[in-house]
Amino acid sequence: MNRLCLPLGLDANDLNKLEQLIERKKPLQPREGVFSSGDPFSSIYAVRSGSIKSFCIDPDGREQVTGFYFPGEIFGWDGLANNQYQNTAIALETTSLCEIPYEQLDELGNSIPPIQKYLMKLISREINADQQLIALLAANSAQQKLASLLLSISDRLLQRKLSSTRILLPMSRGEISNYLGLTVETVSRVLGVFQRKKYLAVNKKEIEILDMQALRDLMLSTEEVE
Amino acid sequence: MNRLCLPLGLDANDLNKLEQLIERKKPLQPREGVFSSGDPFSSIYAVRSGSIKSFCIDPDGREQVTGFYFPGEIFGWDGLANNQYQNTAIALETTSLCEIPYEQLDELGNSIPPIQKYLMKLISREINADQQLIALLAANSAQQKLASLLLSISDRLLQRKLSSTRILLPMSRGEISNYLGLTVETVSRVLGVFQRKKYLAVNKKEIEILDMQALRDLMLSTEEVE
DNA sequence: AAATCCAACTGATGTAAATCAACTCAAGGT
DNA sequence: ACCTTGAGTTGATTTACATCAGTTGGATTT
Repeated sequence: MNRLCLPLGLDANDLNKLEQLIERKKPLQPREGVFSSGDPFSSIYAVRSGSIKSFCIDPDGREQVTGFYFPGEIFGWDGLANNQYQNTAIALETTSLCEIPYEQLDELGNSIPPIQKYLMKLISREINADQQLIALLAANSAQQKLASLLLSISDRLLQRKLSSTRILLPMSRGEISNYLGLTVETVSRVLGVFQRKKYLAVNKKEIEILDMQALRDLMLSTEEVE
Repeated sequence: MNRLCLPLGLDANDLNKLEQLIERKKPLQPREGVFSSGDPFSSIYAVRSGSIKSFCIDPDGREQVTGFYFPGEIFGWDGLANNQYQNTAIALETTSLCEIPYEQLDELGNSIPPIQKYLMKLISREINADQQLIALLAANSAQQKLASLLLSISDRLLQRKLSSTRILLPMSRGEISNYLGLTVETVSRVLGVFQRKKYLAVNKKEIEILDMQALRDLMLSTEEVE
C-alpha cells in the first residue's frame, strides 16, 4: 500500500499518472452521503479512513444494507452497468475518501494495460464478496451470521494493520441486523450469548474478540457447540 | 444480439476480431461440469441454450447455489479476482456454451477500448444481480422469495424472446430451495399455496404463471394479501 | 407386472427467530 | 433539574419455517 488508495505494482511513472487522477476529498461528516441511488455514475471511491455503508431501497420502500466498506476498500462499482448508482452510500462516521473519476481512470487504463487489468480484478473482488454474503444469508443461523460478520470485520481491519481483536463498530445494531437479515432484538440477544460464553466482551459499540477460534468453529458445524 | 454470444455496438471489423476468439463448445450433457471451484481461471462463458447452475462449497462442506444462468447470460467472472474459480458450474440440462478465453479477450480489449468498456459493464451487471439476490435473501418471506425467483426467470426468458408465462424449470426443488435459503418442503408448500390461489399452474417442472400481478404484489407489501 | 428408486408432495411436531411490549440509559434541549 | 428522544437490552408470546416422518407417482429395472 502507498500514499494512494490503490495498492498495485506499477512503475513510478505510471503510478504518478494514476496519482494525478485521484482527488482526496475533504472528510465527510457522519451520515453524510457520497452518492444516492439513481445518481449518474461518475466515480468509484476508496476509503482512506472511517467507514461507509451502502444500501438500496426495495420496491416496497424499505432500506436494505448491501455492504460496509472499511479503509483500503473500494465501492461504487454498482453504478457501472447502468451508468447510475443502484445503491446509496453514506459515511458511518467521520470518513475521508479518495474519489477516482471513472472516465479518466478508464482512459488511463486504455494506455496502461496493467491498470486495466487491475481494475477488472477489483470489480471481480466485489463479486466474490457479494457471493460470500449470499452464501452467508442463505445458509446460516443468527449466531453464524453474526460470528461471520465480526470475523470478516476483524480480518479486514487486520489486513490494513489495524487492531483485529478490538473493534469499534461504526454501524448501529439496526444496520447490522438489516445487513444480516435479522432483527435488532436478535442481534442484541446473540451478542448477549457470545458475551456469556466469553467469546466477546461487548460494551455498546466497542467489541473485543476474546475467543476468535470459538467464532470460527461456529461457522464450521451445523451442530450445537453444547 | 447477433450470432455471437455478446450483444454490443462495434463496427464490422472489430466484431470480426471478437468473433474469432469465441469458441463454440460442443453441447454439454445434463450435470456435466464447466469448471470447478479451485480450477485456474481461463475463460468466461456465455450460455447459448440450456441453463447453468453455479455453486460454491461452504467451509462446512455444504453446497450453496449462487446463481442460475440462462441463454444470453454470462458467467465465470468469479474466477478473475484470484485467478481461480470460486464456484463450480454445471449444466442443468443439455446446454451449449460459448467459451471466451479471458487472456485473449483482455488483449483485444487493450487494442479496442469499446470492448474493454463493455467488459467492465458485464462484470458490473453480475454485481447488480448478486446485490439483488442479497436484498432478496435478507429481507423476504418464503413466498416473496419464490415469487421473486419466478418473476426473475420469467423476465430473463422474456428478454431473450422466449415464453415468459410458461416456464420449464431446469433445476430441481432442492436446487431452488438451496438458492433461496429454504427447504425443499417449504418450496413445495409455497408452490402449493400459489397454485391454490390460482397464481400458478404447476405440473412438476412445468410452471405456468397465471397471475403475474399477484406475484408482483407479493413483493410490494409486508402485509398479508389474505 | 412386480420391485426399486427418487423427486416431489403432505402432515405432525418442534424451534429459532420475529414480534410485541416494557424498561434502561445516555445525550440533548428547554 | 426535568422532559424528551432514540438506541440498546430484556422478557413473554407468536409464528413461519425447519425438521421428522410418511405417502405418492413416474421412471427404470428385472
